[in-house]
Amino acid sequence: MKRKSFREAECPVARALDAIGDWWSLLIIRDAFDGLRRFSEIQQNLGIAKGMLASRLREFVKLGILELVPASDGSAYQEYALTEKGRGLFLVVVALRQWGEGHLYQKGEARSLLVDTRTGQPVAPLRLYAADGRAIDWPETRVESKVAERAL
Amino acid sequence: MKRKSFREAECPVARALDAIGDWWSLLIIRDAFDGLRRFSEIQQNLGIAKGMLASRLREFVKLGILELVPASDGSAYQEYALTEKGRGLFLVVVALRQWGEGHLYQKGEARSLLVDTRTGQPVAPLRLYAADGRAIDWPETRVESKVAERAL
DNA sequence: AAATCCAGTTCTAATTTAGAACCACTCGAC
DNA sequence: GTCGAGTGGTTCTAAATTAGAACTGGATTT
Repeated sequence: MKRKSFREAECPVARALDAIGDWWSLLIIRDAFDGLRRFSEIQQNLGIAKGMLASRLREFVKLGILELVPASDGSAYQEYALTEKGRGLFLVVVALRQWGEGHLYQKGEARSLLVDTRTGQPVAPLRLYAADGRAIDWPETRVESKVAERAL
Repeated sequence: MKRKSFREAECPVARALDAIGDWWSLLIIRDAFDGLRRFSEIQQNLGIAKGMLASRLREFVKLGILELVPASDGSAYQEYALTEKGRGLFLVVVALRQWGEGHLYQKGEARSLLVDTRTGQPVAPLRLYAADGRAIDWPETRVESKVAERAL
């Protein structure tokens, strides 16, 4: 049956997953962050079916995560570029990456690494901070429900 | 046909998505972070089919993201609790939440909010830092391929 | 102008999902 | 202690989604 939708959910996590929570979406977006911009580049890099990729890209454009721009090599083709909204997903990809690095590899397995181009050093692990600058963790947080815009 | 697997991928993002990248997984994990621990609580909260939930929970236990523990109310039932590995996904959920907050709501729509229990204030937006403490962004980063354990 | 590349679309078959029905065990009330 | 409800699933079927191959039409290369 049709997949349940969370487009109208009150929880931002659910809405986010409604937009990009399917099997391929974040992989495609990761490729975009890695500089792949052409349909065939992404298709070959992921080994995804062309129909799947076409439908995902169409949806990303509709959602404003990617946009079609003229090809950077001057040809008549177009390329997919991350919008501001799409670039906002960078920390989601980084968080997934850091979790994967820490929990999904055996010793000695090769992995790719995110580095600071200025120094060539790996980036620091993400941390969560409270409004007053204290580093905090899950147990020090709580989700408050149904907060309206006015209250923000 | 069968979904492609990235369990052996060299990219930690791909491995992470192989483990938790399907439609329901992060929603179930979000519920776990929200304190839901019983099968029926999660099932009713998400409106997920019981078979789906059972298969996802089974896999999370197998992956070491959740574990079965005796019910905290002293009954003969069991509960699902996040392991250390599972708690490591907190920042993934927070990153998704913050992206959703920033890009998926109209003005005036109600949303839930993550707050610091100490002060009741919303948490700060996540930021990425280089090893030397500079805050950096996507354009200042690059992915290096095939780095072996020894080199870390 | 022929051959090849690019960016898809269309088609079919296999896999996955939703939802309902069912089941055994536990609990709470009487 | 037993009856009804609740818990934590499993099994079944139908519908939706996905993979992969084949095809298409315009752009590019030779």
